[in-house]
Amino acid sequence: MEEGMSDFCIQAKGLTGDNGRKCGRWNPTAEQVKILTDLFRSGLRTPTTDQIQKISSQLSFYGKIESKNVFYWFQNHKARERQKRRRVSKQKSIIQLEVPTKYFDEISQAPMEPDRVIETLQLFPLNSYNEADSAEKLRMMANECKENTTFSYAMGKEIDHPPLDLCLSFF
Amino acid sequence: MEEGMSDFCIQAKGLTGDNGRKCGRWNPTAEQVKILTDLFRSGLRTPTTDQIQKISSQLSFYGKIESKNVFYWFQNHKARERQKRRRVSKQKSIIQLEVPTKYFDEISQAPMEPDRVIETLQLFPLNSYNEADSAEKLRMMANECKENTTFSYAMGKEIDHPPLDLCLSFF
DNA sequence: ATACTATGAATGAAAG
DNA sequence: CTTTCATTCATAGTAT
Repeated sequence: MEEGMSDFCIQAKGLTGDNGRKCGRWNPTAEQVKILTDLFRSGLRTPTTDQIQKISSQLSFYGKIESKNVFYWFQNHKARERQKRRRVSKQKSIIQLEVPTKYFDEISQAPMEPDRVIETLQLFPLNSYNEADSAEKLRMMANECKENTTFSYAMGKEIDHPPLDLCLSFF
Repeated sequence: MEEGMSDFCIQAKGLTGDNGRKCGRWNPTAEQVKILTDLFRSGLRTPTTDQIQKISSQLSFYGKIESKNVFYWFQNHKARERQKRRRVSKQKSIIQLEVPTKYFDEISQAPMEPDRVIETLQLFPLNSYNEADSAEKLRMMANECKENTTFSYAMGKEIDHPPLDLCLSFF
């Protein structure tokens, strides 16, 4: 029964750009979020423990992060996308009969791509990607490489660091 | 280095002229707030998705509103009440050391009804309410009416519109 | 203008 | 997985 009010840790979140980010919980950096989002958009929904480990490891380059953060991130992101969709779906309003084009759901300012939940999507390194220009070929490769699937990710050029490669091994 | 970037309200606004102007966030009308507050005081704390849908739908009569607004409203209202209560109780605990129990109430100046968090409270029309004068009976009725629980609400006379009835159907 | 306040919105963490 | 809690960010409204 401890509601540990936690610490004070005044966060001077000013517009000055000087962010002495909060201490208590994980504060993802823009890069971390971008990568995670990218992986998500690529179809990753429920990463395995190994994947989480790898991702976390890679993202630690951009700032402090733990495995559980990655775990929670995907869990939350997935849940909220569903929740959002669910909430938007049944818009059987009774009263809005007279307002034909009034409701564009602001809830989703994002295109909200279809439900292509590819649990185990694979992105191969570019060099080997050339060989696979068809989905079928890709699938074949995926089969071959079952024990070492790679999520390849290239960061924007603005940041001065080597491109990121997430090598996620499945067993 | 755009840290404070708020990734919402990126609504398409400029293109169609600036008549949009209101793109930001939902600002509830007085009627909407009153109804929501009433539902809250009635014991509603965490409406289900269906309830949210219905409430939102009904409230849209008084102005633009979405499901998520209702969701957030209850979320925030509950959280802030709890937060307030927590602060008060903490004060109490400090003073408790030397002040007899009978004086506690003076310390909490807020009305703040007890923790009767009736997750699924039902308000029946007065006529049928007479029959149910016990909590048990009420519960039985609730069971019977499982597919059509009614939150009955009558607006103040100031506004020129019919009384509002929130019919929340459970399935 | 500037500071403050109330509150809508978002999300990390965790409970169920 | 779904739902809830807590804490924080952002901003409209308002007071100073």
